[in-house]
Amino acid sequence: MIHVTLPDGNKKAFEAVPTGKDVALRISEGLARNVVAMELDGTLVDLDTKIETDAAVRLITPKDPEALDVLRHTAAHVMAQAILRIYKDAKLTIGPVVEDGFYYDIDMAAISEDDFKKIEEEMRRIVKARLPIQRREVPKAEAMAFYQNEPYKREMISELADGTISFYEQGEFTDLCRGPHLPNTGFIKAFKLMKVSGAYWRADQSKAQLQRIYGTAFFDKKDLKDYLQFIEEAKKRNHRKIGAAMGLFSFHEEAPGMPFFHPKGMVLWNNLLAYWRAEHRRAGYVETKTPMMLNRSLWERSGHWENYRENMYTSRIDDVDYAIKPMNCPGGMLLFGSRPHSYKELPIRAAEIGLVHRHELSGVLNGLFRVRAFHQDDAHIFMTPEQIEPEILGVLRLVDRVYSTFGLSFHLELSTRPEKSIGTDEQWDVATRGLRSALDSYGRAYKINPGDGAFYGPKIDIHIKDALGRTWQCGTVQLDLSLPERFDLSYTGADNEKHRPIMIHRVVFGSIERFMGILIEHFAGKFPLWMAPVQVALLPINDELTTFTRSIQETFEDAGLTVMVDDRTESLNKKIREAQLSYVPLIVTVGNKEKESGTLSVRTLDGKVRYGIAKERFLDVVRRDVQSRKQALDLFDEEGGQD
RNA sequence: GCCGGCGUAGCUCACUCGGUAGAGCAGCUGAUUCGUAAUCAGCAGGUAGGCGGUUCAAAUCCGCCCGCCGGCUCCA
Repeated sequence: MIHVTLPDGNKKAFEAVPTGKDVALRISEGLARNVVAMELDGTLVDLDTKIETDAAVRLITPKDPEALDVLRHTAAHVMAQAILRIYKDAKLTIGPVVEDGFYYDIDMAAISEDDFKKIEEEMRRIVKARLPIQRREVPKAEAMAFYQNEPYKREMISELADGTISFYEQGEFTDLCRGPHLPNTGFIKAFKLMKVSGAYWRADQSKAQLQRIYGTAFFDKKDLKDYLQFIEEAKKRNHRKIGAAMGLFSFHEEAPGMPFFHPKGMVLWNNLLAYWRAEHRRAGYVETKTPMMLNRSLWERSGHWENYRENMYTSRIDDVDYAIKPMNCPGGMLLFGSRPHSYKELPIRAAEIGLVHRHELSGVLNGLFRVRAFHQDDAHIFMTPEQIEPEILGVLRLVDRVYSTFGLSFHLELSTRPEKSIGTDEQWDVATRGLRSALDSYGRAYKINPGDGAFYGPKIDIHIKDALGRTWQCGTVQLDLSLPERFDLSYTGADNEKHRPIMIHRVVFGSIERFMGILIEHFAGKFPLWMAPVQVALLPINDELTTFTRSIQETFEDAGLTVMVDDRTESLNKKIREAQLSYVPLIVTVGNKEKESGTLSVRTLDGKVRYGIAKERFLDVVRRDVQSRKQALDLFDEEGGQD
């Protein structure tokens, strides 16, 4: 008798050894048709796995999050099977599931996306045949014998322990695989090959170049459609396109990876930084600035000359080596060390908007997301060990306030001591405990990445989520056990002895360039009023109204607004269209009616128009919206008359 | 850096087999003076990313270089 316990606590008894399918059948036929895998005592396994002893079983249906991974793993096999049918001498390597789908690395002649159609057709045939999928466990010797002409698979098997080797079969296709898989290929209702790229066997450039073919798969055609739509939406929001269209920034061959900010981009930039400065002032920061170029002895002291040199722009001047800073910290250390400090001054929170240069590999550059020259909204906080917790907490609260202002949600990850690291156990213990208790008193859930810290200290990474649900790592809080040591920093304690300060590096935006790119995509160019590069477009209806419109412009600018007047001799419709396409949040048309009545007609980006707003009231509402940094305009919520 | 794709006017794109480039928008000029998403006409604009090669002839074919895009972290 086998007893199976279901997640709801229900028990089912079986006389003969059951499989997951049998368990499902006992519950309902509908479930049995749908179920794709099961969790057996906490381990995800195939549905037809025999349940030999009493066990806890959870049946996995397409609704469960794990199901998608199983599906995609099988889809990777289906793709490999199709490719082997078409390209006879292709050699399979590995084919894992990834975040949005799966890929398979295959040793074969280079293919392009044009070849996807025929591969997909073959895949469709395999899916339609509903080939049953069978697991088989074999001894190592047998596995090796099976793969006589498959060097990659042989290499993988040689690294596996005997007795753990399993194969999966569907039709004529067999693959070394841990599983689990779907019961048959027919469950794959929707799939698509996405892209192909080169990848090296074992990510090693000296080894064979493989074709990495990416695909995605879903249980439902609608899910695939939604996913493809999401990709389209993300493409539309591409910050490079929007940035060029709005005249925010550009890139030039003469300085690859180094953005040029145009006047409107600078307005946006300055708006962001004005806000940043206000928040930092409020949080007790002071602002500093250190030089962009420092000589070799500094970088030798910090360790960068030895460890980071290939990423630094260097130059020899008057027989001395200099490097453009790739990080702000060493300069910050000199600044702190420039005079003696008392414990009474601590904590010192020294912020610096630092322009750093890093020579990143040409192939990794990516718009504003990955550049070679960028500004960090850096700060170094020097403190006593007791101050770790409250200071970290302060940073977390600051981060929270800033991100919330942009409507970005976020989650936190704590990374602890890696194997290769400096410092004593005690130092790491104090540091890690400080971060942890700050996180605990902050009260939000966080994830722990054991061993993922920097070699010089533990850290908290902040991952934000944008309007499309994509996540980005921007902010980070890192404890540094190394630099205060290397720069021999100290403060005098109450005991009149010298003490080594604890130091944290932290950024909120991370890279201002990158953060701006994220905001452009997050808002799809439609920035909240307080940030917008142009807040108000004034559109005179005809040339006679230009002077009057200019006077309104003056009033608005005196009120602190960024205003653009479109006094070209063009049709009103055209001016509206263009203002709308460049995402100006408030479009104000100026005609004789307005001139006579002293009111305004305002159009917002959603196409709503409101007539007859008194100028003073308009300014009041707008000023309030700017000041409160609201996401959406308040103008239409006001009483006092639509039209 | 490596692999793949791409590079034609400021932008978006076209140019069947190799026969030395064309449109819309933007710009300029003129007319139009307009009430909530493109008024009309004319003009001007390109050493086809750069260099080299093949050819009677190259945007087109080949090579090198530069830049851009996607990927190179996910490991049966």
